[in-house]
Amino acid sequence: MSKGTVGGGGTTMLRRINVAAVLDAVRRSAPAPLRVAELVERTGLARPTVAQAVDELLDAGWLQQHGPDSADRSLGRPAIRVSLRGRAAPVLGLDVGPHRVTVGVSDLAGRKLSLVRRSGPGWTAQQLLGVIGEVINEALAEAEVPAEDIAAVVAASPGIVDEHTGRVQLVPSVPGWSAIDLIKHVRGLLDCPVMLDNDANLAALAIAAARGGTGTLLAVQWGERLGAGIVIDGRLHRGTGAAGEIGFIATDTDDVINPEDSRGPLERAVGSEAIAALGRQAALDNPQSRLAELGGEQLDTADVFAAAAERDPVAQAVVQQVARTFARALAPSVLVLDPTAVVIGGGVARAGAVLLDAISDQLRLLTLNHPKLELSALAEDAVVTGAMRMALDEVWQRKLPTPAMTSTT
Amino acid sequence: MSKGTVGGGGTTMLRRINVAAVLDAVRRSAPAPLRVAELVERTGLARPTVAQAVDELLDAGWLQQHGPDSADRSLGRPAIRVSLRGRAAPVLGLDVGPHRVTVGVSDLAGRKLSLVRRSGPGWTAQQLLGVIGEVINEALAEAEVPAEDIAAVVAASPGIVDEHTGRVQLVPSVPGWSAIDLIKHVRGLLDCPVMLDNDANLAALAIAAARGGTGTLLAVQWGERLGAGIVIDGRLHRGTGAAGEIGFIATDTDDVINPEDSRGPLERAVGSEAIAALGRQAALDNPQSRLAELGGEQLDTADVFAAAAERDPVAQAVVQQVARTFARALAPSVLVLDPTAVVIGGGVARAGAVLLDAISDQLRLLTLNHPKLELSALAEDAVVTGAMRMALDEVWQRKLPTPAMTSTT
DNA sequence: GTATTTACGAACGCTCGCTATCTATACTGT
DNA sequence: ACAGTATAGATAGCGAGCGTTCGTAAATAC
Repeated sequence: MSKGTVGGGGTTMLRRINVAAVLDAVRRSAPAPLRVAELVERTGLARPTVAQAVDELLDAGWLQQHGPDSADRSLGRPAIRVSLRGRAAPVLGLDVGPHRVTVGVSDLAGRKLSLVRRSGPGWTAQQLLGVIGEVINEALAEAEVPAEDIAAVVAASPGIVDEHTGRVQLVPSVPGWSAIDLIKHVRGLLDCPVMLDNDANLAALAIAAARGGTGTLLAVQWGERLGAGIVIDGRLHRGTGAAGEIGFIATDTDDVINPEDSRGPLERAVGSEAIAALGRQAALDNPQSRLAELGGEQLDTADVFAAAAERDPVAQAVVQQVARTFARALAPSVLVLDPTAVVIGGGVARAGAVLLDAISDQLRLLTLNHPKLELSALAEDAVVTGAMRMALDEVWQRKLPTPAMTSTT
Repeated sequence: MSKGTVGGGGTTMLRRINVAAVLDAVRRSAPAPLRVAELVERTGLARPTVAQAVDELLDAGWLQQHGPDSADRSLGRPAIRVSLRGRAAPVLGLDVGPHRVTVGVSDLAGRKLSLVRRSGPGWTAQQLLGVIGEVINEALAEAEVPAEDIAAVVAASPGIVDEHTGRVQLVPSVPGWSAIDLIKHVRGLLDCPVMLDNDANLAALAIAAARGGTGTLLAVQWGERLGAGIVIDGRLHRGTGAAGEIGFIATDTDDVINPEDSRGPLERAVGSEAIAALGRQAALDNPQSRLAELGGEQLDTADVFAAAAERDPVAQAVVQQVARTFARALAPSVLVLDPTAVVIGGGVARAGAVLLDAISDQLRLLTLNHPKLELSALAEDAVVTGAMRMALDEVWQRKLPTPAMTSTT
């Protein structure tokens, strides 16, 4: 009892392993309640062992007991059933942008307990911290979760995030903004681990979780800026910290990157502003087109895709060009990563099938294995959802003691 | 004892875990022998537990006992020391090409026991199988390892390999060649698991192992063909099976891939044959250049780099163009993967610093985090070494029972 | 030659999980 | 309505493994 070194131990560690196995089995079948007999089958443990573990977990509050299933009209004594008690360790996800703060609270099973969003016309850094505090409290109240119960927090920040220090390079457009202050501030409000990650990464995590399990996912966030997250078999790929920065891919044979610029070549070529600009130019050149009618003076990105959907050839040409540029930029990465799927999210994703089909056609010409190309179903909630997901992973990784041996050095 | 389901168990599984912990500790410190006291410290287990585990491992042949260290003149009774007995489960690596067969035998600790290479001027598929058998026997004899001791075999094949079935798409240039026959043949010779993988993947694995531990590695094999392997924290990234096919990256804005072609655009642009062709053309255009002198009629890839190293401007221009094309093709993947290092191997890697510096300069213009750019130190042995490495990983993964819970679904 | 230091070896007690048995509960059939 | 049966939960005994403690062996220092 004195040493307590991690890695190997006596019988008490055995017990921990078995309790964890039981808890894991329950988690996997969530939210469906499980009978003890099923747990015995799934864990391969003996019944008394499982029973003891269940008792322990009930006492600790990780499981909750259900009455017998009234729908189950089988023979014999009705079994008591247990399921995850989500409130045992709820987590909080945070998505902070210059004009919008979103906070979500999720229970252990991944059920969303509350989601609060507040928009405002550009806060200062100081105001933003205040707003964040308010929105967190609102979300906690709505979820009926006391602040001290929160087991982990993950915050999303644009820019490149250093995974451990939480320092941010390429700070976004809030003057005086510092992610370190954010972490400190949140840690002051909630006494639990607080982590920070790139928003594109978190969105990718959410999408990967929604698609389920294994495989390689390349999740593109396409708005004014362009970023991507890579999820391989459920784990985020970070590289040295700046993985997925597709916005900086060169599009022209003479392009050169300037790290000081806040935007990269691909963003300047096919970011939402660039698409709108291309549309405006095309409308000017073709005043009689449907595109010009639709958009008028204040022609928007959405107008371009709307006109293209109505088969306006002028708009279609713009979409074609955008799709071509995007596909040519992404194709090398698709060849190298060979992902199971490429999912597009963010504002531009609202374009729908018009854009997706055009990209798909182009990508088919440039790759060997053609990954599934999809639109993100999560829309604007992707980032918060991913933040909650990562917080959940953190909690589970701490609670389920992965016994020893990890690296394959 | 009847169930035997994986995942959780009683005290016998505890023993297995602890024995594995001890074995793992010994492995990590290989080839240095360890005293029992050190094992106690490293595993956190009690001395009797460790002693028992060591006895068991000695009996099973996984460890060998050393006499007391004669150099160690410390007080007290001299400690018994144990180390990995590599011959307990030697593995075999196989690199099969149309003109060359290489076989390596390695012991458990990763020590190379033998390496036999045989070249020939194009065998038929049938002859090749015979040659493989001979070379395997030679390598086994040289390593003094009986065939039945081999615990795992990994074979390298060019082309895209389906990880599980062992079927190969994009078969290389041996008529009638089938990797399935190869597997069957080897399984007939050696009664153990036989696996197959892409040669670029295996080379990447070897290079990653040589560089040590964690991080993301992009290992390019650059010869007549171009391929790459990706290793993330010691594990190979395969995607859906065709990851790393950089040879098919488009170089021209109008390039289109034809999956039927055996070569992709980048290979046609900067493969070793293409480099030689560029050199010949440049020599024709500049008959007085050093390049033309060096190469003559049969100008070779090596001549181009040699002339460039001697600062011949004509050759330097060719190298510059090659480097530029390569860097532009690779830059998007570097941005997306953000690897710790990019290592170049294969025939073209012999070009040395001339090419490396040119690529480095170009890549610096096109990426945010600039990964280390290096030449592979393993030269032609990379693929066999990687094959042995993978076989070793297989053996260890089977022997060290990773207790339960894996996926983070 | 004795004291000291270090390591090996054996006996005891504790915890834990597995097998086997017994009790509890609800549905079914006569 | 009552016995039978099938399923689930609770309890006791057994075996295995680990950790602690003590005794013993082998080398060096004085």
